[in-house]
Amino acid sequence: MAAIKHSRQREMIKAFLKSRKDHPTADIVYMNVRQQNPNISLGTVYRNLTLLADMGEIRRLRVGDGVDHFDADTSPHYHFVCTECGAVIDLEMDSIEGITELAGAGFNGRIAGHVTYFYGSCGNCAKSEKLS
Amino acid sequence: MAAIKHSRQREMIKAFLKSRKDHPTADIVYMNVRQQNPNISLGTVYRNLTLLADMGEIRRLRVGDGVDHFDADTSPHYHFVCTECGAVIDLEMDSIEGITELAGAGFNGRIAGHVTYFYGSCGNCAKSEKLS
DNA sequence: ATGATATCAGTAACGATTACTGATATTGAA
DNA sequence: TTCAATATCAGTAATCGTTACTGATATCAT
Repeated sequence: MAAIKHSRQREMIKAFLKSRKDHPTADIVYMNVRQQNPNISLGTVYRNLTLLADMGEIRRLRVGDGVDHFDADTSPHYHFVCTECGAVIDLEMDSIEGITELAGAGFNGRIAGHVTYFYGSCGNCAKSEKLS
Repeated sequence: MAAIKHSRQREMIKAFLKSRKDHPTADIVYMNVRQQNPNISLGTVYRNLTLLADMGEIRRLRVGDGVDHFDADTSPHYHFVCTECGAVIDLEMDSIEGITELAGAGFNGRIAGHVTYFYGSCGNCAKSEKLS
């Protein structure tokens, strides 16, 4: 049961996310989608982001800054978080899937996967540091 | 300035954390420390956990469950999070520091470190699954 | 001892997120 | 094309973890 019905709002949210590579938060999605549909509710944005994430159509990123970020790119890849400006940036790097096996070696449970994010200063912020 | 003064409350919190290996949350610290000092305030627990973390005496773990966990073991090690019961468990595994270098290869910022946690079913929960 | 001030207990405020409400939109079937 | 069933909506209230404020208390160098 609980068949999923089509909704304009959900399509707008998904389309917006696909147009962005900077992993927006729910609030940023809300502010942007509202320019097309000024009546949309913040609750609707949250509900649909959760729904899309549960369906596997988008990814929810918890990078430790207290706010959830969302990514329309569900392919396996890693993220960098700038501790100065808060930017969340895609990393192009070889797979490190092997670490899951490493972790499972001496562990008596079942390891399903891992979450990794890298932090430091992004290109822009690192440049500003040098100048000062 | 802002010299740090000794406080019984902070000592109690640190001592409690050191007695535990299960990475308690602020609320659990509060409930336990309150058995020794029923007058202690939740705000005091939060303030001192943050203070201790800032001083590097404990580690703050953000494992993605919406609640901060704290660890008195500041040595480098990794954590497993059970997606069923929420337990946070130490992992004994070889260092994977190398992944920071991997990530920095094609990146134009400065990578300072990484955060990784593994998730799945812990020993107890995995056992229950088989039975059912 | 005592003055300066870091810390406290208690409580109010905060921000992100979730839950509730009656109204609206979508859908499969008549 | 209607229609009934119900998923979704907009709007708003409530929740939850955490932080900030307050006047009182504890610590510590002098």
